[in-house]
Amino acid sequence: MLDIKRIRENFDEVAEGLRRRGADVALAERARDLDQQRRALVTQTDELKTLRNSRSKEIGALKKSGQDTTAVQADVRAIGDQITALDSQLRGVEETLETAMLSIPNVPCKTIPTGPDASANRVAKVEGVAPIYAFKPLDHIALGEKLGIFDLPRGVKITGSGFPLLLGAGSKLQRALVQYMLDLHTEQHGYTEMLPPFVVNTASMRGTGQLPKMAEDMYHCEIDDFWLIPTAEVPVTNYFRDEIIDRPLPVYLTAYTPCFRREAGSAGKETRGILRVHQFDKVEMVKFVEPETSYAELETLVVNAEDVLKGLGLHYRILELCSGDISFSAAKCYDIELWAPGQQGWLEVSSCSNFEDFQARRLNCRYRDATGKTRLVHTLNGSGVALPRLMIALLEQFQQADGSVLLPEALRPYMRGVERLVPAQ
RNA sequence: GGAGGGGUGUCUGAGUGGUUUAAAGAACCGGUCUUGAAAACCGGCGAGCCGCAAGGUUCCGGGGGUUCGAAUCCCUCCCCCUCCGCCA
Repeated sequence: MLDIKRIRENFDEVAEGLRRRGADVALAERARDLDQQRRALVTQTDELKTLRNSRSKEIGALKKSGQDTTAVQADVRAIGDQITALDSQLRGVEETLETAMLSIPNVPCKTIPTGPDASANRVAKVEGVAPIYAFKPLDHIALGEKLGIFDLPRGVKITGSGFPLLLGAGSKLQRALVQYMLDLHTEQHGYTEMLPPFVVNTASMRGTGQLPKMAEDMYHCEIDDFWLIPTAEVPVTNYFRDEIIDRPLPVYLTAYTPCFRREAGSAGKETRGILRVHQFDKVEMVKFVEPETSYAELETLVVNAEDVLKGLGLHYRILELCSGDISFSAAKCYDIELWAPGQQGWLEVSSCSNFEDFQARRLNCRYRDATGKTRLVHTLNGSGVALPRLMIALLEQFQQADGSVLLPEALRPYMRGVERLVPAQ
């Protein structure tokens, strides 16, 4: 959510930002008008409430001295009726304003490239080179079948399409990757590990911005009104919802969780294998920082995610997303993509964003600055990283002529000495 | 799931319809005193909104109601505690 004061006082700057991302400026105009109405109504009701409070006290004093109060009571009742009428009018205005505010996306950072869609993204960095093979590289589905590490048909039987089932060395590898990433972030990057609930309430989903817009894309337990998390960002960022953070900033948190996404409307598109699934594992990083430092923190967040891939010796690239391609809540975002030789394409495994105070405002998450004044924090998050596509790139990049997959050294301790995955006979 | 007891500011905790403008204590911050500290004493000390300001207003778990007036009474939901039941 944007600051209404920013819309009120710097409307042109906000409008310019919204245009850059291709968003509708009309909503911001509407918000500006509703805000004006709201303030007029607040002033009016506050004055009436002052009057009611003082007249009500008179009644108390009169009663104490045994005098008649019917006339004053009638007066106060009339004031009360006015207040009720104005209050309900005010509530209507506030609700409409709130709805408008929740639908206005963040203003993009001034420095990011301007463009309508992914075609305007800027390649910020390429690390390593694509491996060259003396044979035709297989894709992860063929490799997985040979190695016997997936059993997707049985996943379909047990649940449905998009619910992958890993088996034997596959599930062990997944577990090893999770351990490797969590250890890296906690031991080298200063994050505190958290194992949060995988199911959250509606207030949490609203806090990080999944609701109201993404309801169709999530799994909902109707009886309890609980939601399955689509990313660890939700429970981890909501850790400090409605709080004034009582510890020194920055705070770095990391968590492994499964993620559940209905992916409504995406059936048939990129759904082969484990490229796009309804349930997958991910390690996420979340930062709560002082506003002045958030852009520097974004750079180190990206480095933290990169280190995961660098440590595994993978070929990847980093994109700086343009104004038309960043997500609703983000002011600036980097994507990290891994090279997948089997399908000759790049796979997005991480998205690192600075939300500035956009999330903090709807989360009501604040801190005390050096002078003791409460201010909204800046929040950031980044995947560190998503498992299925990491698994795909790992299998495809490290495949050998004999059909085996050589595991990077960093993983071997977590694989209890296993150095390569070999085809089942 | 059933029965009972609770939810008040950073914490403890008073308050059962009108000087509550939410007592008091603790913690914390500043000051006096002191060589320094402690103690003692003095002062300060929640958040949001409106307002240039003075100031006003809202918030006692959430929502709704009764009343001239609600922390206080009623309804409802959530959470915590104790006991019972069920259960990995």
